[in-house]
Amino acid sequence: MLVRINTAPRMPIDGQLAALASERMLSEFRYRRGSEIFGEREEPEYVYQIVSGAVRTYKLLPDGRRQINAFHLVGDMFGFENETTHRFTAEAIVETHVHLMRRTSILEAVRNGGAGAKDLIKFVTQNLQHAESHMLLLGRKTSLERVTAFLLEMDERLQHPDVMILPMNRRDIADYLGLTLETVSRALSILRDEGLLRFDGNSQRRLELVDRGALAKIDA
Amino acid sequence: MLVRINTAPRMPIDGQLAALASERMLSEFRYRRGSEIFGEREEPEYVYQIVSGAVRTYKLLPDGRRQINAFHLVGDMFGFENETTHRFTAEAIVETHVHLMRRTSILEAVRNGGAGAKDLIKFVTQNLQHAESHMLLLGRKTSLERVTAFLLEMDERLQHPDVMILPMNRRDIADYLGLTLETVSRALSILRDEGLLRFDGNSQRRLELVDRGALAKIDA
DNA sequence: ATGCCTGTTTGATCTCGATCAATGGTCCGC
DNA sequence: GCGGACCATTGATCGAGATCAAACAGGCAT
Repeated sequence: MLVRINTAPRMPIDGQLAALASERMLSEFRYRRGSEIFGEREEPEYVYQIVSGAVRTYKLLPDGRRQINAFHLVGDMFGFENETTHRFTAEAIVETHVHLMRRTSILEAVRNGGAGAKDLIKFVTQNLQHAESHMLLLGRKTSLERVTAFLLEMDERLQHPDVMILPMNRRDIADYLGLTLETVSRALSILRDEGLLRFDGNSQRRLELVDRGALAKIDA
Repeated sequence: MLVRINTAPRMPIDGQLAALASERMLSEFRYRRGSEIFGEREEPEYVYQIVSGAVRTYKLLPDGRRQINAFHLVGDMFGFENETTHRFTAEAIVETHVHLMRRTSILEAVRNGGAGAKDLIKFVTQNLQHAESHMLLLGRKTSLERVTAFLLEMDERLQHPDVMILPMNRRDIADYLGLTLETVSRALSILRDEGLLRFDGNSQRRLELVDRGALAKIDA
């Protein structure tokens, strides 16, 4: 029997910004695990599309508290700015290959009208939509609901693989969900003990959602 | 001596979507205190600009927990959707007058290129920017930091009036900040006791920021 | 294999904000 | 004026999640 896992196909990218991406591609670039792609307050030069790997974008408070806005997976675009500075930092979670586009060429495409503007509005709107539901999660959900919502979000974005391989560690998940890593770990253990998910073999990053229906009921 | 309070000038609106707003205006509409302007999952027909009053937009969980995404004040636009359903509910906090534009005429303006698309991208990006900093607040700030951030946000949006009149009650503030109304009240009392703000006269909704510098230091 | 580093789980305890509860104020219309 | 529906503050207690702490992997270089 074939077991589908979320090993990313390296090439065929079904872009969110297809009309923009196809033509204006510049080159491919590689980032090491943990390395910074761009920093908060830096001047934006490129827009990025992930060919392989995974990226976290986050904001920091002066004392080091971190909030991860979003995880970006294969095919996702990120880094677009309308203003002259980046609003957050982007880091490669694992070794990551990206395609670059010049920001100015995107802006030019908008100026010229056509599909570019519409695509870009759609892209920004999707980000906004994600942010809005994440505010509901951060403001009003319990820790178990948050972790469940995270699992279901990843499951969907990875197209419901039999075995889900998470690129990020527990601290990343915690900083995405507004929790501590211990609380994330405890929530996962509860879901495991209740038979809703299984840790797969040796690695705690590989997991299998056994009962998606029950998980969906927990996520209010 | 003249005391500036944030009584809104009724007419001159310095719109975020000026290029779109000017031409396509349909008519003015009035909403009673507490009444719904549109509901989550409804089909979007109009985009709104506030002439006077204030609006809250929020999402609900099935059990009634509420997260307010944003407060909209005089001059603000809200209600634009790229999709075929609204992503949240909008309610008038106090008696509110709005200008309506047909959503379709906005979309048409985008299709025709020109300033419309650029304005719309800017509008959605500003919303996204606000959502991103609000995620940091909801995920990682303490209750005192949240309330302080709220006061400074309102202060700035009302252009630093001597006396700030808040249209929303403590529960609204709490649901915006991911807290309970009691915690909001306690935080305000702390700031009052430390001399950073004053409640003005009879109403607890009228307040004066005495030491904006100290407040800015609290908001990490 | 050995040793080190990073990551994860689990347990014990603490604390901030939630919950439960009571009181008083404000703004209404009558 | 008075009654009643909010609305806000404050106090007492509770509890979910944070913090502190320990043990135990797994991965990787040597």
